[in-house]
Amino acid sequence: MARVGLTTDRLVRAGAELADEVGFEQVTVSALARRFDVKVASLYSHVKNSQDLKTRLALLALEELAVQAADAVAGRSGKDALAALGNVYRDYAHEHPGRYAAAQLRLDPEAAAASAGRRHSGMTRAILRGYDLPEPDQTHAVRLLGSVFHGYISLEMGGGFSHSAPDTQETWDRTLDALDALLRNWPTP
Amino acid sequence: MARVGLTTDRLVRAGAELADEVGFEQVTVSALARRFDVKVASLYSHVKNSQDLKTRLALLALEELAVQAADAVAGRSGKDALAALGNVYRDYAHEHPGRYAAAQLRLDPEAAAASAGRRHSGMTRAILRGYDLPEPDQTHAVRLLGSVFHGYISLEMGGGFSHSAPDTQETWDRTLDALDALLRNWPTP
DNA sequence: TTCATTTGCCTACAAGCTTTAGGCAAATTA
DNA sequence: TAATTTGCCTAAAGCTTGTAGGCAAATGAA
Repeated sequence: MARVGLTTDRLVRAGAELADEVGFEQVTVSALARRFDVKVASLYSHVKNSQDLKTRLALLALEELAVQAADAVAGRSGKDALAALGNVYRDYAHEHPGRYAAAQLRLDPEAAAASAGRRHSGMTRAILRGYDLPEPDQTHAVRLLGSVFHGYISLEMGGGFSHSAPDTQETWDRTLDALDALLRNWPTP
Repeated sequence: MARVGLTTDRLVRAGAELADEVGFEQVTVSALARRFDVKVASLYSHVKNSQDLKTRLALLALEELAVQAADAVAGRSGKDALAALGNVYRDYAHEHPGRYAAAQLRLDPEAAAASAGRRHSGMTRAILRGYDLPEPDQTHAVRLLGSVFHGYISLEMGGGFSHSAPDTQETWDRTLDALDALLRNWPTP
């Protein structure tokens, strides 16, 4: 019996490619086995179950995103940094739709703690240093930025904008302008 | 053989309840059949297939949301209207998480055209009348509001905010303040 | 080299979900 | 009351998840 050389890591990476090709929802243990031309049961030595596989995909995507985000933000500040961070998320979603979808998977507390999630909010918070918000507002602003980035990308990818002019790049640029203006002019009650 | 009185409509309404109880992802033709104490195949006379069932759930949720949104926005303007609309979406998501998730389902063009989707963007646009934006910007603002509402609710429900103070109601209120301020002070390049 | 152990992939099987085909009986209509 | 329609059924095939147990290839020791 020829051995293919399966490892958890190879499975996860192949799963990520599969997700980008056919969608995160379509990533199944079966489909992954087919891709390696191997029987399904063989995968269960490397991955606990289907949920485990999906969680690993989510962690991979969050990690890749965090690396790219850190790189993009480094050496920038203010609107420059804001746009760079937003573009990382948006570009990643366009280039790796399946992985991006994986990153939205709801993680159990343990996985969430081990994820790059904290680094993501940390980077958003770092950007806000350039806007000088008082502390309680900083958290609100972090959440708002997260909401806009995630919401925009989610609607854009889901086709929510696709049936009306003008094109989405224009709106994206204006969204970044608007966020910058909002942060420079942050309302305090 | 006793007849239970299945109809497409009853199935969809029961499916909506099921979605709210166990999650939209867990709504299956099988689970629905169990709920009516009926064999699975019996449902296929009323619903084309699993995808058809989910699409109908999405349309139901979009319709319910549109009705509530129209009611909330009627007679209000400015920040009042903005907050009312946002609260409709957020409250609906909290009260009917499964239906809200259904409303996010990606619809094929035909279903999308038959959905209440257009009414939703129409209501957002109506609110913007109170802020007096020039036309190209209005569309950008509609998309931005959609992004914030959807993104915020999605992150809040997904637990994205749950591991940090302060509580989410506070952030939500400040988010509405921020959007109002942004629209009153809309940046034009 | 040879033998023992570990490891990787296999077969077999159970159970759940989806979907189609065809049938009988209840409800509806004439 | 008879004819027709409609509603729910049984049967069956195909796909996915997951578990248990087995054989052979790789690894490492004598």
